[in-house]
Amino acid sequence: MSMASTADGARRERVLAVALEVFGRYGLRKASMDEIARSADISRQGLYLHFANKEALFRAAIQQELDTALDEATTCLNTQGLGLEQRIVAALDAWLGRYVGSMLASDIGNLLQTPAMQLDDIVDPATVAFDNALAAAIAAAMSESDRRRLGLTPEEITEALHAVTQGAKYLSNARAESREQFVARMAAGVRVIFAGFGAMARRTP
Amino acid sequence: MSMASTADGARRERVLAVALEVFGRYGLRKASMDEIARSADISRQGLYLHFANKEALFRAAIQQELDTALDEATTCLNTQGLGLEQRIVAALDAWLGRYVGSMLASDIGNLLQTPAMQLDDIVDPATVAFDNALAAAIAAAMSESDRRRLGLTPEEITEALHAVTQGAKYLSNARAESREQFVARMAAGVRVIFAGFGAMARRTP
DNA sequence: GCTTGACAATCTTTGCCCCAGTTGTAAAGT
DNA sequence: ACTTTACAACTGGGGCAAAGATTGTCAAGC
Repeated sequence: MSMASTADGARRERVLAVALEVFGRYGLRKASMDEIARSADISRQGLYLHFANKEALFRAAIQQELDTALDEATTCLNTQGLGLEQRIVAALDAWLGRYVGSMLASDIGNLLQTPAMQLDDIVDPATVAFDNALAAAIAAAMSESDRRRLGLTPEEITEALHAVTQGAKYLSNARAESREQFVARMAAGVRVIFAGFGAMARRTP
Repeated sequence: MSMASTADGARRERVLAVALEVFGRYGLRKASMDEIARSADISRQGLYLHFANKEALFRAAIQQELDTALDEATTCLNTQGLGLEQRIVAALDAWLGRYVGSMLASDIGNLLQTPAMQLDDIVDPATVAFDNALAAAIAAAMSESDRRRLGLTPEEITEALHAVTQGAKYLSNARAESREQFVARMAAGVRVIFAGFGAMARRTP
């Protein structure tokens, strides 16, 4: 569905990946176009040939990152033969765990050490898409009797999962833990949530 | 149990409360002893009569805050006639919700806009004490059959509650929500956790 | 289609000095 | 037990100029 598979698309992807890496290390303000170009083994003018300016490059890099993260996460959610809980843990890790413990501090938001530029138009749709995919996966595994017995909607469960994951990420970041520790913490929280859900937690797609 | 009820103890308490308020508004670095003294209606030298220096004053203020927060939270946990879930929501609010949406950014940690001073010796014991109280309240409401059915220890549930609360706080802070919205978000998460726990959620002390 | 070299305009960084504000201490007063 | 007044030492911010880096654009070349 994406043009990522074409030859020049692949080149663009590589450049954007490198750019994101550099932005992640130095922040938007202190990352220079020169550094990015050298890291991507192209000339600085080569960059300007593909991206109008620094801001456009930055936005494109974020965009690509969100796209691939969303791809990975939804793939996790739809993996055949895996129980709901396992799929959700994997998806939450793919979606929010990618940068825990890495040099990229935490949020994309933290990438902007600057006053803040408008990124909502890129971030919000991706966030909504993920939330929907998560809620859909839960809804698919939830029988009518589950719904009545628990008195919960898929959306409420989604929100709770979000909170647990965000909390695990926050705690892991605060204590400078590794991504593994984050996943363990997050998975433990998810397990508690699903503990009372019975067979629903193990339902496969 | 505390010397808070003596006359001079009350005076000290008032000063520390004011000091915390000022520290909260300006941060440790930019809050001046003069401002604190004036806000507390005493002379600057009066302050030095009770506290060796700024750092000592700051630590004492934090200490008092943690003490009263812990007091309130444990009181919530032991309220007679209230179900476990309600008691926990109240306790988590008392313990972590106090500053959400107020001028005090979020954590005590954020109070230090400075390189960071060692506060672990004050904060850690309070944290441990709260965790223990929370786990004890859960354990008391958990029958042996609950434990077997869910396959969870009180400690695991405690950790999950922690993550949910932390996540709710993080999200509420990020979106500049009010304390009410934080409590609602947190309570929703707690409700999801307890949804599958059955009668245990409503057990009273 | 991308590279190198060059350039003006702009934004950052650095160093310096000066001044206002703050800390911690002291003495004398009530 | 606390206040007022006073003071030396230090810190941090504001202003400002010089030096350096960065951005965005252009032209020539392969």
